[in-house]
Amino acid sequence: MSPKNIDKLNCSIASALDIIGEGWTILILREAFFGSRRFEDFQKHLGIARNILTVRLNKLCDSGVLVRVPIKVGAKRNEYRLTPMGSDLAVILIGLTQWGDRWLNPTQGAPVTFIERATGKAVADIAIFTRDGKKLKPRELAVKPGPGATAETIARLKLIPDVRRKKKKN
Amino acid sequence: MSPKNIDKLNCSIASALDIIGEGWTILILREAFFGSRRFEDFQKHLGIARNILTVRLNKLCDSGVLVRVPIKVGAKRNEYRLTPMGSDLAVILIGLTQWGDRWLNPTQGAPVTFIERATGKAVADIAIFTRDGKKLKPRELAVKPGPGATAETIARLKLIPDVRRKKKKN
DNA sequence: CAGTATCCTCGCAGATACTG
DNA sequence: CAGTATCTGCGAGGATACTG
Repeated sequence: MSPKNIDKLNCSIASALDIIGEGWTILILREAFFGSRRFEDFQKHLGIARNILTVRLNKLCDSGVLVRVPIKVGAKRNEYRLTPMGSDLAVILIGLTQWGDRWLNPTQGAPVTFIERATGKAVADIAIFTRDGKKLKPRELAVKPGPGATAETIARLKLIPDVRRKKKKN
Repeated sequence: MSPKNIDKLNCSIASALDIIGEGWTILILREAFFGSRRFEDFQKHLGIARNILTVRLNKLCDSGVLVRVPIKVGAKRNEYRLTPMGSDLAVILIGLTQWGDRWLNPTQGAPVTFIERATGKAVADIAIFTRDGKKLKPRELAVKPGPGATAETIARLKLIPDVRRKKKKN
């Protein structure tokens, strides 16, 4: 990422990007989801420079997205595996895949399909739901301040007036 | 992003990152979702350098994520608005927000909540579904080659043997 | 206000060689 | 095989000044 002000933004998106937003990191995680575990796997599949890979893997381990696991008990060599925190990024990965499939590579079929491990059934889609189970389309979404909102955050949320205005009409 | 090999990876994730993976871009989109539309809005809220902002906005417009709309008919000034392609990134934004809330800022309440615009009801969660409506957890996911898979892609997918092995057991 | 133009710096990333 | 170490370049990003 970029800015030093990133912490001042008081935003989970910014802090998430601070960990997974650097170049290569998402691709490394993609390989991890695809089953790569060893240094050389990541290196060969991605063609990433070895020193950069080292740095990225270290950071991902430090932040808890990956764990370093010895190949055998007592071995010096390690594997890199997704932690639950890392697996939880599946939504992001699938989201990126589907967005890319939909808007950027509409012609060629998806090179990769996410499936349910147990049954092999394909993942259909990612859906956004309200608490009472209603499925939402992106266009139906808005934003409002949450419990941790600062004054700055509230000032930033320009959509709110529009939403309120619409509601008053009824 | 980084590599020149990015096209060789034949991957929607890589092509998606090519557009939205650069530093600042996701944050700019976040502001767009939060209601910012004007150059100065983005600039002030993010503290991004003006020249960088120009470049990012241009790229996002060129790739169809944002549109430049004149403020008034015939005006020279523009607003930047999300296209459907851009709104469709909501899943990514919400995914990042929730991942950050869950794993990085567990204590402080979410500064921002996504809601249904019409009713104001909060978005509960993002869910991954199979085609027959079964909700999946990240840990239950695997990957298999899709219709557009190349030999290289298939070679990269190490998880498949594991999945098959499990199935044979039954 | 909405940019464009210029200059400068830092660090990402590539390449390559070395070590246990 | 799994890294670490070193050297280098380029480009992203910051700061600032200028324009319609």
